[in-house]
Amino acid sequence: MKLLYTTSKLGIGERIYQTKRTIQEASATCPEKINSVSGANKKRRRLDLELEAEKKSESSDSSDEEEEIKEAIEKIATHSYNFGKVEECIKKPLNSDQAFPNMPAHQKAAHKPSSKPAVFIPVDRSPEIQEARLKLPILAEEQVIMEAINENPVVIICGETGSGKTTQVPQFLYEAGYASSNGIIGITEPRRVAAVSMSHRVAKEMNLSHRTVSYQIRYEGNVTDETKIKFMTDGVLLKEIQKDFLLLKYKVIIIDEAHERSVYTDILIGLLSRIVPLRGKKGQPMKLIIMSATLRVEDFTDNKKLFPTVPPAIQVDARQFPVTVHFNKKTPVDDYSGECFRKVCKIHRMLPAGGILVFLTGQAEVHSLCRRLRKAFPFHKNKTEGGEENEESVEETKKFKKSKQKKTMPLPKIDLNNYSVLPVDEGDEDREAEMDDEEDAVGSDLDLDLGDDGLEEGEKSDSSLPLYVLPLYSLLASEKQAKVFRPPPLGTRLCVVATNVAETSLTIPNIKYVVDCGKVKKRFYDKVTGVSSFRVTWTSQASANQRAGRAGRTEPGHCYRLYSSAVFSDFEKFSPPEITRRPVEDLVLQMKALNIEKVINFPFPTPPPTEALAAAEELLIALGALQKPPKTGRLKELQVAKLSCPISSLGITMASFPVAPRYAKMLALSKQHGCLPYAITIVSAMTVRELFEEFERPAVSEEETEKLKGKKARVIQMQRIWAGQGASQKLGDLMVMLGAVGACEYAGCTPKFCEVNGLRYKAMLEIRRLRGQLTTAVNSICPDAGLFVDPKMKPPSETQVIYLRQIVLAGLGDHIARRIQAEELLDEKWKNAYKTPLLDDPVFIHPNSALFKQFPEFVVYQEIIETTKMYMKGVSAVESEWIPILLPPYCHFEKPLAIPPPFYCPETGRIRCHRPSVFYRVGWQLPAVEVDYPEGIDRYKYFAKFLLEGKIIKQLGFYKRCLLSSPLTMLKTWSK
DNA sequence: GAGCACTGC
Repeated sequence: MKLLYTTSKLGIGERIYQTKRTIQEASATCPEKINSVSGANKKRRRLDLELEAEKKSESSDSSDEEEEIKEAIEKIATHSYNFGKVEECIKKPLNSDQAFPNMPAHQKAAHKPSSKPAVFIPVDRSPEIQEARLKLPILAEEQVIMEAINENPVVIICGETGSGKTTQVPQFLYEAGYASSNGIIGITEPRRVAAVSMSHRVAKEMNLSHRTVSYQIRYEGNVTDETKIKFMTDGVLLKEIQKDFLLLKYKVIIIDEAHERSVYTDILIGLLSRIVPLRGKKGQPMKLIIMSATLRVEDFTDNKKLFPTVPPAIQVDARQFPVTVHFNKKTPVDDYSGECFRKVCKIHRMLPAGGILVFLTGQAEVHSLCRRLRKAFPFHKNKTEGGEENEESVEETKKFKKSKQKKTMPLPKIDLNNYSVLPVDEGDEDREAEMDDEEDAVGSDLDLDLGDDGLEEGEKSDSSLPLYVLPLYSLLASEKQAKVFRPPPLGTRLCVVATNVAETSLTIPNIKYVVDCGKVKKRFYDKVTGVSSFRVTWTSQASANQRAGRAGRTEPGHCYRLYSSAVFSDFEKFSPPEITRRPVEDLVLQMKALNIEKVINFPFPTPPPTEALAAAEELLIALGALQKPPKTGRLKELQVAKLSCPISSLGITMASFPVAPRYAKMLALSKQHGCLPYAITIVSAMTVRELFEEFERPAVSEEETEKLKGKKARVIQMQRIWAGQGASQKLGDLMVMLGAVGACEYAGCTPKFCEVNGLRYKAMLEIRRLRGQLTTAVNSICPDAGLFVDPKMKPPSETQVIYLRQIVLAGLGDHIARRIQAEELLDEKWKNAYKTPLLDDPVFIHPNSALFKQFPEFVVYQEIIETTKMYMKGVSAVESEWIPILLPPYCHFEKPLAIPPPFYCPETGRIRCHRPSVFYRVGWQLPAVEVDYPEGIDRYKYFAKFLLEGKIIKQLGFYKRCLLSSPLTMLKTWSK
């Protein structure tokens, strides 16, 4: 056994070894082996101590400069940093009138005496590119933008999608010499695809090679020494800050899509708000440019804690076509899916050519709507015309005809560009809606009676209009997703039924009509218990406008909102930033690794709830990633200390693994008995979502229903095989994951293998890449591990499975559950249920789990998701005697037992004893286990007794018989 | 005995 991190105080890892010993002793297997292991263990521990000594001497050498930086970082944490002269040169926000029309921005920059670049870097663009560029509104703003950047350390650029800011601003900076000498331009994107595609596009526009305009994302990149413009994902830059806090290689950082408020973007903005003045102070100034959609800049400009001096914001127009927004007069109470169906039918029948994009909330809805639409407007590859209408679509036609008889109304004219968050009033809708009777209301959206010919044509070809219907959601296989980007078959209209992926991540070409149900499915977390659930709620105004904008990418379009304008005006303006809605233990650990101890004082654009910060700190302390706060002192001081614990050496190791802290802990404990390759695989599989294909969805045809049934049966059979035999089964769902990945890699990880065995190919590729990344990370911390990703990895031995189960328990200690005992079963709802420390309600093993119906007494789980019940997923069985040894922070230990009696351990030089314990909050009685004798007078009494008995120094034993009274006297209560 | 949106290191 050896920990990956070096420390003289062996932590829980050592306990794993001891656990193993107690377990093996209990099962009386192979005592010699244990001894040999413990010998190796001691040798390694010595090595650890040496390493630690080396480390210390290294760190004492650190230069003054590093000290200064460290101090600065600490000041960030305490928020006492004095900005000094940097602020004094910040000017008031600029407006376009202040621009100097006849002087190029780079020349103006040259007039400045400060460190601003004085060079103009020529770029050789092709005539076509030059022409296309000139059409972009942002080009007219170059001078204003560059002026603002030259004059201010922080600038905000606002512009909607289509303004060209992502591709053009880096080029402005390059031409103005910001990447000329010793520094580069960095641009962060919230998505990998965006980072890659933007780098390609900018390289092409500038006629430069990928060696100069490059990208870096999690698993790959083409950055070279010559790189001048670097696109990357936000997480990549955050990791770089860990290595070089001041980001000295960058002259400019651009944060793109800041309005999306991804967690990493938020943290980057907080950090950069402090790094920029530090760089100024150091005489190596850096510029920060935040690019955001127009409506959400207040979070950055009105936040004095973030930017004490308001940074200038420059507005850039977008080249977007007008989108006419139509509200429903009445909002369907429940059946928004059906309402979508009716609306698409009408658009398809009545309106001129142009793709339709429908927004729904989830996979199942998407598939069921696809199925209905395909039935209503069948499209067969080889049939040119005709095709019989089924009953459903006849029904729809009737409804449609009925609605047609109503009077026509003029279309509201709304230009999305000038479209405020509040809708233009369409008249007295509510009164009208009330006047409609129920039946009429269904088809009362007269907005569709537009245009003359559109209407006529719709009528004529009513019976046979092929519609090319495609589903789109994130978990869909790539090749199926790719279909939406290709032109639809001749004579058909494209209709994409999508989830929120189509709102930001994927842009579908040639969409003219958007149908927006107004809903989103979101994940909710309970701040205290961490239980998550998925709920469908109304979306935000900003997101509804984003959806509408998807109709105006190539020509003027229409957006049909299936809710009234009154409902819309009740939407929240923006969805709350992600950082306020999810657990933050990973972020807190990252920040602690940057020596930001008082995370609560960090200048977040929007801070997470205090409860979430406290829960994160508590978990990290329990995992041993943070140093324990003192137990004595004044209550108030204790509370403060509890929220500002410094990182531990284990925590530093954990922070270097790019996975959740619970999983990072597992990796840090796995260097024993060849467990690392397995732990890496399990952690990778747990990190990647949805390994298995979902077969429960409604099928498109009868044929498909049969196919799905067959597949499902096959997958269940495979999962049973992957769950392993005998003792391996106790690793539960994690064993299934390990088996699935192992089998898939063994077969070469082909799409075919995945398809046949119900595995998601995309997930398997991601796991493969994550395994590679984690293997590299472990090797770099622990070079003697010599790990590699083995595609022919053998299944773990039964002993290894036991270690893996213990490792998993150590990482998921707060996710433990115990089966309800027969005598506790007071209520029927607790039948087959489990109890957890934080929840009052029963939880259950998910029916898809490998341990369903096995009911181990103690389990750990990956997560609890509440649906009809609270279900534990990713379940693994644990043994009760491991709990006190692996999770002491959660156990209250009782007095040492008299039998078996305490004893002296010559290997550690400590007094050992057996102590029973109870699990915190729930008071589960846990078996007595061997631990160090607790601190106090009794420990010294025992030491004295063993000393006199000659247990500690053998030679003293010789004098035992000469003693006036027995060494046992030392234990008497009256003994002093 | 089920039913999970989206994304980054």
